[in-house]
Amino acid sequence: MPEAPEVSRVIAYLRRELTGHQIVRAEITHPKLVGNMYCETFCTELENQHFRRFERLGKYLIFVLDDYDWIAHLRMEGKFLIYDSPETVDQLDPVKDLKHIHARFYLEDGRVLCYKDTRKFGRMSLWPKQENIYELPPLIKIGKDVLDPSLDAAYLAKKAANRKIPLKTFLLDQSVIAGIGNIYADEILFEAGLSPLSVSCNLEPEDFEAIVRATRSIMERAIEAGGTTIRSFSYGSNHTGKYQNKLKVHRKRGKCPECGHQIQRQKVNERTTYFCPQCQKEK
DNA sequence: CCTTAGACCTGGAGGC
DNA sequence: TGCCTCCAGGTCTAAG
Repeated sequence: MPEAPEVSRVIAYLRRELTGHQIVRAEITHPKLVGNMYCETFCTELENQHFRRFERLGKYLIFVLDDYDWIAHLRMEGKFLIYDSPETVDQLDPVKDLKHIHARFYLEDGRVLCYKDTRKFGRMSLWPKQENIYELPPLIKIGKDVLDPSLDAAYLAKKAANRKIPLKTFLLDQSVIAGIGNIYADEILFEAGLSPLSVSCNLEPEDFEAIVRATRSIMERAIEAGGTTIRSFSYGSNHTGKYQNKLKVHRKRGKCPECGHQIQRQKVNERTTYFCPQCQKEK
């Protein structure tokens, strides 16, 4: 499901709803959900912890508690949902909803934070608190966040040096820029006028400038629109994003909105990629 | 280094 | 209605 704009939306929602609240009890029914300890331990350690702060790095969610940093990654379909009471959760549709709720966190005010994930790809883990979130083990290799003001052309040029991978693959590499996924990679490359098939180390400084500009502009507009809902992204009680209406190439089968040339669709490193071969220069 | 295929999972869409 | 294939906002691993 989520790239940086969608995760950003989820974080804002959780921050608004949960800051200062306390977990009284936790239950996990899908053991593989927790990556770095037994889920029984995970649940016990969460008892009595308060939500202090909510942060995002790339596609990762970081919940800062009293004694721990709780890190979650939603992968394709993970969702955090908040219900008024345990009874409300029990009354959900057993096949459509309950079946896919793999964790429940009961709060001191009676509400329940649920983690739902149809495909069970998402993961979470708990770590002793770190002053600098980049030092948390799952985040050590993560590159600069899409919205990091220090993300600039020089940084990208350095990362791209000698790398013969396609430009799209470079943009999807989370150790370079954190937060870009398949949808926004296509949109950023279209905006920057660069082909996803360009060889990363062939780019000129001005191309990296264009990528930085396009990344900022697409990300800011997508966050403004509340993210993109193509199939399953929603947060809270079915709030959806609006950026899908603004996509220019991703999932488009017709003509380029700029030049009218047929949009091309092909796999780049196993990810379906859409681009305009006329507007987007191959370097 | 780089690329590819496969694994992890489930369900929706479209073809017949 | 059923069956089949393909597809999906992600990441990790093994193999060539």
